[in-house]
Amino acid sequence: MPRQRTGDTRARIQQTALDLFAERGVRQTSLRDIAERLGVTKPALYYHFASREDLLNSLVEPMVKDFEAYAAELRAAAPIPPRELLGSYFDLGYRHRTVIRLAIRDLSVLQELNLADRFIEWRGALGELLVGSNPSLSDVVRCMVALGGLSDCAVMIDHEPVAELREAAVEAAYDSLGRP
Amino acid sequence: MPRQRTGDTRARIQQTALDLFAERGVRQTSLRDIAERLGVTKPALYYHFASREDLLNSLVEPMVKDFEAYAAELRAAAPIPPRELLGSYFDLGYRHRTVIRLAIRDLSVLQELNLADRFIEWRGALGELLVGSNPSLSDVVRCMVALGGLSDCAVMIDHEPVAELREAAVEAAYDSLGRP
DNA sequence: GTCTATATGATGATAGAC
DNA sequence: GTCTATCATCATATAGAC
Repeated sequence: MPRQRTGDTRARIQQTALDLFAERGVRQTSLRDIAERLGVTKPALYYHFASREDLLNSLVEPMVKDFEAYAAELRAAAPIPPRELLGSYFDLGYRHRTVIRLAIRDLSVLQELNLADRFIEWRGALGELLVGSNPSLSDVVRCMVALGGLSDCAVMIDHEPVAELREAAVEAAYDSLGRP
Repeated sequence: MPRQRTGDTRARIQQTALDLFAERGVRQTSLRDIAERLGVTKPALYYHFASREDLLNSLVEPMVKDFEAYAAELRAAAPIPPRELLGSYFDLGYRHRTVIRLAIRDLSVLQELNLADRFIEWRGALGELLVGSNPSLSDVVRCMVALGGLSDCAVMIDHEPVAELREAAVEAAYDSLGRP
């Protein structure tokens, strides 16, 4: 039987790229690698994507859109109970854990796509909702431990039931905030 | 006056490499870049280092040695009060924050130098000292938040007095362990 | 939409003169 | 110890046939 109906080559390229990026890293994966595994030639990729960066961007775009929507939503809904805020941040990270893993593994990807600044901005906005503006050093540290730890758990711990993982991570993050 | 007495070219290569690696990442820095900034040619580098990887290794070696000594010391000294353990782990990370930043920025460096497995092993040994063997999911999560958060603070937060940073980080990490 | 063939440039590494 | 000159290999990207 035929592989697929026409029109899905673009999606198959994206999936193959994502697989390879996850296996060996973004920088370590060439267009040749992607084309070979998919069973096409390099120029075929260029029919579907203007450049290597265009392909990479198409993989990261959904996450960026989602993060931006999340940040806007939070700004509108404040104030939010800390546990709720931490939980929704876990969910966000968990939803995009595949792409985030790529970005963590090769942070230059973030730089090249001009995402580093936006990430810092997002984190800053979240931190402000957690410990207010004008945070002390202790506040900054607790924010870093809580939000960093939350991301780590959502992204790095695999093969565990999500609900339990989420509950445990939110609890640890909340405790790290040191509320009485 | 002459730049330096003879015999320090090797060290100057290392310093230049470290600077460039920190500025733009390991993978994004070529031997050409290093040679150019130092004002020598590429073959000159090869007189002092057998290969690019040899140069990179020479930069990472002190950290590896120190981590291994630390792990051995802990195994011998157990049991250790949690705060003390967390504090010494902060110190370790802080001592080598420059090199750790490089490794975090491009995790493939760890893989190539076969350091990833050792890092996981070190972390595992530390975790065992914190929450025992046979940890629950909650224990695993709390370990990840505490130790990950400590490293993040030691490595990523700059321009802050170390003593205060250390105290705040240890406190947040300890709280994340959820001890009553 | 996919191919063959190729342009162009960067990389790590080496040979051999001085 | 450092140089000039060069190599093989890889990368992204394009031109044009089918």
